[in-house]
Amino acid sequence: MKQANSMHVTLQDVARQAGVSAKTVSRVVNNQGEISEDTRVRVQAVIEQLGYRPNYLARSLVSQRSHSLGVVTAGLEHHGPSHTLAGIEQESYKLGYSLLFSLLPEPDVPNIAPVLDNFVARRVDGIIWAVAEIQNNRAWIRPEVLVNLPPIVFLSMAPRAGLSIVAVDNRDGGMQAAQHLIDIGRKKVGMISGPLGWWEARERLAGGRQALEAAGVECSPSLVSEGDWSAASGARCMRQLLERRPDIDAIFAGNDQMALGALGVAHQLGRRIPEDIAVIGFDNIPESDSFWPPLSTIHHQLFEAGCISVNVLQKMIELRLHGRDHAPVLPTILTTSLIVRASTVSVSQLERN
Amino acid sequence: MKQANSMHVTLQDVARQAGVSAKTVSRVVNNQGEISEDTRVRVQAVIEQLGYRPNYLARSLVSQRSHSLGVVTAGLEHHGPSHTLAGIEQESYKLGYSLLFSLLPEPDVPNIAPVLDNFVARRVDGIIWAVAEIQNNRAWIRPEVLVNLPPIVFLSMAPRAGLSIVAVDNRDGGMQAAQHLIDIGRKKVGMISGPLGWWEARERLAGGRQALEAAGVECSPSLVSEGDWSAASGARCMRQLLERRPDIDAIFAGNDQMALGALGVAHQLGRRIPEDIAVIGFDNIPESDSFWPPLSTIHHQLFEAGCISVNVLQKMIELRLHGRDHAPVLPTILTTSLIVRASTVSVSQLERN
DNA sequence: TATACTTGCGTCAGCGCTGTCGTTATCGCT
DNA sequence: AGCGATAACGACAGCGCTGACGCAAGTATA
Repeated sequence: MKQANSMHVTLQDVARQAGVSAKTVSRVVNNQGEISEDTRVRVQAVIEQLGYRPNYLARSLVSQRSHSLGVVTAGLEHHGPSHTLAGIEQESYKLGYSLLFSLLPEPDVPNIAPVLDNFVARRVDGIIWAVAEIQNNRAWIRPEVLVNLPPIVFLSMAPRAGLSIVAVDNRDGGMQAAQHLIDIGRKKVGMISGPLGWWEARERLAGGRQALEAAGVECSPSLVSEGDWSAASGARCMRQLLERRPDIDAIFAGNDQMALGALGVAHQLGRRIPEDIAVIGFDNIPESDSFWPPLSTIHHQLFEAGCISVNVLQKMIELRLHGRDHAPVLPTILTTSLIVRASTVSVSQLERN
Repeated sequence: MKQANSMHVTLQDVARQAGVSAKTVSRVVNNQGEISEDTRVRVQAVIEQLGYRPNYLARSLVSQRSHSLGVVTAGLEHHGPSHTLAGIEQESYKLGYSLLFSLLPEPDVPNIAPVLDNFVARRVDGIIWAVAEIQNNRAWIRPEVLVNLPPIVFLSMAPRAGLSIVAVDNRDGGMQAAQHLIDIGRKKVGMISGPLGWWEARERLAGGRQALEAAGVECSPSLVSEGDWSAASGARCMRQLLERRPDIDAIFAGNDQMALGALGVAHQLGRRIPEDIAVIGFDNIPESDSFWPPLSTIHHQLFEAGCISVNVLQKMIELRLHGRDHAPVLPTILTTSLIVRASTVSVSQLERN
């Protein structure tokens, strides 16, 4: 007989049926206040009988907290964003937050105002900005904009004063990769970088350069080619590099997909991996272990970055609630680790066989 | 001077400042009713000056529509789910819906009640169930449960009466793959299937079997091995198959990752692709074009499946609003297409070279 | 027995917004 | 001048819930 107008059972419905006030039902639902075991049981029974589900929207309206977080990301088809998102989701769930999800069609959408407006309109408690920093797609980040927004955590961007940032140490990862190639005795290291509009691509490349220069190994522009993260671009770059510099004996690719493309070209041109050319990638995607040959790479903790960002955000939300807002925010930088597989083997080890 | 208690500018604030009633501001915001150009401009100015943003929660509370959809998925790290999600997001945005996102840690979570409860509590207008059908993880789908939920669309599951379903024709895709291997003259086709708990894996395998049997090509259990979708499992299965049946001249892998693993083992064992063994995968992940050799595969429209599911859901929501609820729901089945690359070449073509 | 305190609940207002139904002021028309 | 029609707004209630407060009955203390 109900159902008709509101479609949902309300607190009032339960209260009427149980012969108590709405407030008492509210207390039972929220486990608060002093309630006799008697009424608690009775109300609980009615709740189940009627199939009552609280309306979080109404609750949020009065409590001024939605217990939801806005997440903005782009390029879910890539390894990084999807793993980070998984980490964000898991941690949010643990902390009792729901996720409002917004996916940008590309990372450098010019006008992000609608996305932010939507989050504000839905009164999210905080925002996680998990879009890679490319070109000047972070130009909108200005104090006068941020002040009208809930707390925000930024993922994978260059540290900046006053912002909460969680990022992977791409530069150090790049150094590790190049250093490994040096360690196994390679002298002519070609580098296939990601698109240089991306901060992460620049960092990885810079790290590689730094290691090469420190070791006194050649590091000229003719040894660098810019891809777009895709395997196809990796193949293109590889061909270009080998044409320019046939003496190349190692490749550092900005990600595993491009490394895959490079491997394919090497096979096609009859270059043996790792005897003629050693190859190392970046990201440690699951498939890289099954490339031919299995790919050495740099592992970084994207899932963990997602988890951490949620925790940082949670703390910021608490702080704002308690008034203390301008607490110092330290960027969190996650370290990378080297994974050595068959695609890189030291020269001396090769000679031994 | 405001800000202190409510943190947000409200309709009332704007109304006071503009010297009109709250209702008038509401009319301006929603572009409804008769308003003189004069007041409209004046109110608009105050809105901008104060930085007013409507509170969708309050609006939803009275309008009984949240303009949000709940999406449940699992295994975002895989190609399928992430692409489908991208399609869902794009189409939802177009139709003015926001996405509430829930990620299951694994596809066969025993208790999905919390997820559904959360969606109901947040009053989503509809739900998209984008979790693969595996084992009996759809046992919860019973009429008495569904009746208490908003409209739901199910992705990639076996058609079932009374449910709205959007799925890819995995069986036909499997047939296309096997038929292609037959067409290029292969006689001993090994099959590396996905985990057989998955409906999609069973369908692909069944399609392959069907094509082989129809062509009178051998199709015995010794030619089938069960993987877990991962490249590593593909390698394991490949080794096992070649050990059991050294006469294999073709492989149909349940997805591209497992095909990648198979390729690696073939290289390792010195079998030439495609001369000795032709390999075809399933999914058409971007990298498959850069495998060595480039992988033939079955393409299916996952992104489109996401888009379609949102549109179907939208229609269901409209129907329920207008009372007519029990309209017939037809399953949407998307067709697949064959992509031929270097990993499968006809015997005759090989002989010509 | 009077006082203070606790337990167990109800009353009421209000979160921010919109739908319904007024109420004026103005206009055109006879 | 008198009438109805329209335009342009405001008053009010209520969506479902919770926080602040109140109040009666029971319990402990002096």
